[in-house]
Amino acid sequence: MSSFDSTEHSVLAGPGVFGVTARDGAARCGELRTAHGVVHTPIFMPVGTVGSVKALAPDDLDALGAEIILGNTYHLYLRPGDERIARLGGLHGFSSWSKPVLTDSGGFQAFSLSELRKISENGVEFRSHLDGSKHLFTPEKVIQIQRNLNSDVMMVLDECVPYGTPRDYTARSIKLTTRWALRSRAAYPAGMAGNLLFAITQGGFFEDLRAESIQELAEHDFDGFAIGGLSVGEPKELMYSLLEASAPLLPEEKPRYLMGVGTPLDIVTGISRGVDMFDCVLPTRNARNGTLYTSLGKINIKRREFAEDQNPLDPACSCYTCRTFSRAYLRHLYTAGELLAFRLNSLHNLTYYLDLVRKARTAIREGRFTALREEIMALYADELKAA
RNA sequence: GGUGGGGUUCCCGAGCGGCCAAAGGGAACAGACUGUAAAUCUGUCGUCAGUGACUUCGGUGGUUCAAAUCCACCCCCCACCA
Repeated sequence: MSSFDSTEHSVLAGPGVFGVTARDGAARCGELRTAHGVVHTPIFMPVGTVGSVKALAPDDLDALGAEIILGNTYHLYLRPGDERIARLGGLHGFSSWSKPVLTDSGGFQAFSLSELRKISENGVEFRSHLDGSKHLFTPEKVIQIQRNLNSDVMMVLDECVPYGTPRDYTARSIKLTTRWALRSRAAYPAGMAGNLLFAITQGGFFEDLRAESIQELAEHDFDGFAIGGLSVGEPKELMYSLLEASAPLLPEEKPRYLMGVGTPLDIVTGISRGVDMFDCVLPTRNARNGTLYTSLGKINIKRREFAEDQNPLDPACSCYTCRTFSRAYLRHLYTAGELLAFRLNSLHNLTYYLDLVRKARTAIREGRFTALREEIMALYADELKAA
């Protein structure tokens, strides 16, 4: 059950926070060292926006081999408040999760809650979706919040522009995002112990702007670099072509994080371009909405065809859900609105995602990543066509 | 036995002469979901057939150009009274 081979624990590749330990084409394995432990890349990070991976407890996350999870600056700042969390032991102590945590900056919320916010040079002014109260996020403020949370990997405040944003706006936006990133770095200088700080590259849907954004940020001393603003409604082909053009431009010796992505196919594609870290709500949200990932593809457990299906959800999966319950029972739990459905489904989907990246690491070390990628591409061929 | 209120499409339930194949829920069926305002959202949901046609609103007759809606009788149900 537990998940990673011992070989992954053994090697620390040189000094610094990140080291590449194996390569297969552009794909690579690495180790990211944080205050709360080592993360083996490529890795998928379950999303726990408000300090909890929905429906799961830390024990569950341990059981499925999660190495690092996400929290969200915007949400935790609003409730219960970052200062309160600081008083209660930081996000780790507060939530009883002892492994690494990465916190998103709230830049994405400024995008997804766009009707509630106003962007200026100084930062993002927004209204709380909870009570309508007014708040200001500056790059410095967002660093301070994440330090209060005691995040292992902090993200800079960025502007994430929607699909369809015109070139001139996007061009100005990447400059702003760069200025904000530098203010963030200044507010928390490199070399300080404890928290790592990642910059976020943007550039909308213009290849040259993405290159420009990367170039501007890469010359500064961040602990890692993210590709932001992808998978926000654009065609998959466009996302893949931008990814292909952008990823190679990121510094080789630093971890690369593709934010908010994605499907199993997206992840394997990202890995093949040299991306190290991924996060996405899909496995957990889909679990709560009845869509489950299996070795045979996606299935919707709500479907009538499973009503008397006594097989395990995925015969090739060794998670608690698959070891213990039939599809018929899982369908019943879902249909009846039982809370257990959320937990069992989430447990399974995250197991699938973490198995996927673990298989990718093994394949990379063994020089057969391409075969794995082709296997996944065949499994999700319909997604490519649909795009 | 008396008085009053009801029987509507799978269920609940609106409609009370034409704009009604009939509001709205639910169930059912299918789909979506990508740095989580998501245990959410969307579609279908009488039968055929591409505009349209046909069969429905307890039953049977009737009034009317036109009835789920009005009238008569009948069959069930509920409440209260004896």
